[in-house]
Amino acid sequence: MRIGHLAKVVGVETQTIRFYEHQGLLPPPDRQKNGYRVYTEKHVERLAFIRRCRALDLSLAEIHELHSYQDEPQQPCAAINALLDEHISHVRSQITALEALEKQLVSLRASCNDDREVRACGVLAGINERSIHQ
Amino acid sequence: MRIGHLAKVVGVETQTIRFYEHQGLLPPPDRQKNGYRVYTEKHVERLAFIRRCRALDLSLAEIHELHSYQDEPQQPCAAINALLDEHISHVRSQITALEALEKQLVSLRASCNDDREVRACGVLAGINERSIHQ
DNA sequence: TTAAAACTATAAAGCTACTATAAGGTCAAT
DNA sequence: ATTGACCTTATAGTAGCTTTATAGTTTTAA
Repeated sequence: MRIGHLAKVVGVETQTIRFYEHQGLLPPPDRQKNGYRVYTEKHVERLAFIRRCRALDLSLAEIHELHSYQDEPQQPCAAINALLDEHISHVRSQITALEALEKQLVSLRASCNDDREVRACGVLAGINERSIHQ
Repeated sequence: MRIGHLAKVVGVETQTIRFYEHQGLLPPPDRQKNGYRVYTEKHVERLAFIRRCRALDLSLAEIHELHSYQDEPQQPCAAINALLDEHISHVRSQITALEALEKQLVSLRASCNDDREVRACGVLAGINERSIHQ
């Protein structure tokens, strides 16, 4: 299976596949005489795993870490759970921050309608007056 | 006022100030004979405005746009409100996406405890089995 | 058969918003 | 005279790709 095929099967761009290889996330495949990469089913699975992790917003470093755990299947899996716990709390704090931000923005928006001149715009005034430090 | 002073007053690193100048966000100040930048009160205000916008997570491009509106104070401010509306909906969709993600992560985490071997880890199994496409 | 289309390769730059590093010039004080 | 604090520019690094440039290979259609 060549790179274009793999790309289609998993739903990724070919450059992304080369990028993952370069980053050490995807093992370098064998090559044809002409230099073309040849992939196996294992590559399909590995790439799909990477994409599912990315869909969970795990970083490439975290995926690296998960790979390293997978290489020692008889170890306890506490570290995997810990990684996920940490990621969940990361996502939660992002949500909290964005919700606070949304509040600020909505209140800023409420301070103006569209029927003013720029110099009287409540939004601009709001940005300039409010001390937005938390 | 030299760059270090400006940096301290607004609470920014000097490199960030030069970066904003390079990006065209902060007007190039006059220079002393030795080449040192000399800033005025207007620069303080402008930089502070930029930082307040950044605290609202507005992009540099959006801040650019706001600056361009400020340069025409007699125009209607509808465009400013529109910019903010769009930014708010952007933030909201980020929140929505993150909340969905959090749900996925929590349910994934619930599928394992710490007392297993890696090969039996519910989290890894979950990543591999669930089709995480939305 | 040949020429275009489709595929592959590498390397390097671009994206966002900075941050950090390197290598050096300027200035006041000791 | 030299230490230290300040300033200068240029360049590279961060994350996770995407885009562009340039070129070689294979397949397909005329």
